[in-house]
Amino acid sequence: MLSKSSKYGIRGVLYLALNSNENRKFSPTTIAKYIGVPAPFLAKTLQLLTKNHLVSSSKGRHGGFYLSDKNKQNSLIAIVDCIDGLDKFESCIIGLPVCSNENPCPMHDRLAPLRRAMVEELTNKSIEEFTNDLRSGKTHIFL
Amino acid sequence: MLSKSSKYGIRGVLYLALNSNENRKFSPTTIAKYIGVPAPFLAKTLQLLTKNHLVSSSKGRHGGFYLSDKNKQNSLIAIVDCIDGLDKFESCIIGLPVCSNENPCPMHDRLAPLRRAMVEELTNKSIEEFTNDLRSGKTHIFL
DNA sequence: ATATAAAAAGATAAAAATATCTTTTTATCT
DNA sequence: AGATAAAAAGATATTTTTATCTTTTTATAT
Repeated sequence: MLSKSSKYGIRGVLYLALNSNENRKFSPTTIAKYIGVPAPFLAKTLQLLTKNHLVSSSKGRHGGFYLSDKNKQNSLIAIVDCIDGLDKFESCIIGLPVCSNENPCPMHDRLAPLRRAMVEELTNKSIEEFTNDLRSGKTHIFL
Repeated sequence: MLSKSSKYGIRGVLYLALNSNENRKFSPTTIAKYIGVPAPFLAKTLQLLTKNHLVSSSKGRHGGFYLSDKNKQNSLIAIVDCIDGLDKFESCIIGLPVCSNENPCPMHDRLAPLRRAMVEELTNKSIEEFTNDLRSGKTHIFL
């Protein structure tokens, strides 16, 4: 449904949302150890997110990845869009080049609204907001 | 969202649902031409579906692929399950090994119901039933 | 200034998905 | 029986995704 790259990316970003700030930065190795994903692959993904201003980083000694307050206001859909693109949520489920409300494929009318709803769920909540339930233990990213 | 294999498979099956029966069979080449997908790849997929009794075929002269009346009573979810498996709809959206109602990831509560609904939409309607809208022109698989 | 520790960039490798081609098997027509 | 036309099976090729490793750049502490 999502690529591994997106999955790792979201988990990494949520880890940083929970633990990092301008003066608490983390190496990909550390993050990877905590969230249980391959470190060099996560590093690549974090670099991509950094290049697109969804994650912050500083080089050199005491450098590392972190989320700025501004980064934390983004939604998770921005992460998915940056890594996978949104095509998988927006293009025809059976791959027809033409599929719209006017010219629907057989599943369009029933599935398009559900897919739109999924995108909305990832759009309407900031990364920051997702951390509330994580801090209270209602949800988790570690198990 | 679905693999190309599943997309082609569904399109091929719907084509057969519309046009084939025990004495009207089609070669992968013919089907592929109509639905606009690579013929040898479609052939592989149809062979897999045939092996799992979701599509029928006969070898030799005047052979080809077709859907029996029984095949037409299956749901599209059976096609997807056979080709891709249902994991992508059932496992954690961010790939956590543990993610359930009791131990949810941050998106679980909002996304799991939507994914379940998608599976239901593909479950509650037979392939046969999908052909009604296709015949009346309300939906299409050709554009 | 120099050493150091970190991200960034680049190169390479392995695995999976997609795509094509060739050979074998099989049913049926003549 | 032999020729034919089709699926089935197998082999190969290409592309994309996933994963790792190496080199370069850069900020900072000493």
